[in-house]
Amino acid sequence: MNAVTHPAPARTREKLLAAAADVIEADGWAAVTMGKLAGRVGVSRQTVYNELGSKAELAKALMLRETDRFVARVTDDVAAHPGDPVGGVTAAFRHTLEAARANPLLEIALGGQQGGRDDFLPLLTSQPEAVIERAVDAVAAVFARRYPGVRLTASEWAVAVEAWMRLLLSHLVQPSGSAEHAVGQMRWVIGRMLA
Amino acid sequence: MNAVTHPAPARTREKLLAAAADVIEADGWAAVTMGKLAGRVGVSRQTVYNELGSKAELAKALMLRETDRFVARVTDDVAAHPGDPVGGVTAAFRHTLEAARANPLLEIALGGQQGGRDDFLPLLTSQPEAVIERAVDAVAAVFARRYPGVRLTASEWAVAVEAWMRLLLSHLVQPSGSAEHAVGQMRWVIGRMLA
DNA sequence: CCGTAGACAACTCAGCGGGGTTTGTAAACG
DNA sequence: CGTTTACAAACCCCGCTGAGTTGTCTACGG
Repeated sequence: MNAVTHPAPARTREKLLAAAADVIEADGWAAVTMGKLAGRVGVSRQTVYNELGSKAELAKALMLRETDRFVARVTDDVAAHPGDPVGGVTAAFRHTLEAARANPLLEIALGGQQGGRDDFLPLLTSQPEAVIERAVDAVAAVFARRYPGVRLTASEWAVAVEAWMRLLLSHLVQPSGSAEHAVGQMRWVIGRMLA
Repeated sequence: MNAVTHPAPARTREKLLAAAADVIEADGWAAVTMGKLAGRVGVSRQTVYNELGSKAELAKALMLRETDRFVARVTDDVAAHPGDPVGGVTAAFRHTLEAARANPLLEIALGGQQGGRDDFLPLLTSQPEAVIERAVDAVAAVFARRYPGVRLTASEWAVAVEAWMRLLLSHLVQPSGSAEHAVGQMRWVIGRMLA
């Protein structure tokens, strides 16, 4: 059935990342230990270190994984609203807001609060904004490519997306009203800015 | 010169608040004790309790004091830019951003990070957004009154101001680039939204 | 070879008193 | 009225301990 090659060449790494995401979703980052990941995936603890290097590198890998998914989701949302910049951008951010509320990892990945209950960020304090900056640039590029009708330069798109992202993060950190209210505000702001 | 009434009827309260602000600016909220305030103002500790009630109420009073000053500053900035909504609003927020950077109390009052070095917020966690909401409404009213040329309804002004406020807080909590960058972004966003 | 198992020092972190300070209240004193 | 003094309860910092983890190394085995 399978190729004759070793059963888990580099696929083990993905299983480990998935296991880590599971543990985080269930019990938070504090509950993630290299030994637990090894047990869940069925490898030795040493193998985990061989694959991931260290716990800090695991955190970084999870960041990249999550931001990639975030950008992919935005790309899908935009593709679902061709020729409708306000609708597409709004859908993307609403979708992200809802996803982030359900997924603590994404909330953290996007730069949520620093002193949360987990000491996740302390590991990433090295370059907390680099992740966001990458995501902002990627999303801005998606918007610019899909909505050429909106007459914004590349740097203007970047400024706008960063502002929207900050607004979104603000709603994650401080959910003043209902999610309804947050989405409504974002829709209005996006509408005004793209008018 | 003065009325013959008692030398410090309710003026003691203001001196106490000022003393508290001084201590906070110098050594942070943790260094604020009722006894220290009493010593600085020259009254007994019991009088401090009579005037302020409790330390939590002191915190609340400081919040109100600071947000009032914030609104007053915005009002001044707006008055300095008659007939120029974008200029006035931008100046107000730039001014606030700079003031907040220099004044830790304002930074906290506007809803800065939770797990700062001080346990100031833990006391206010009761209603963290009520303060902001009041400030947003007040500022929105100022804008609406001074810039009737901008065709926004009262609730639209409120939405816009809340968004700008969240953007400003975001820059306080996570000063990605330089203050220049933050101000530039805010100017651009405000310009687009008021166009 | 590649992964496993076991051992290891260094580190982190919750739990635990103890001591000092502070809060908040209540009395008695000008 | 405001000031003292007193006092219980709460809080916070400190040093300590013990369990759990990290990261590395070495020996073992298919």
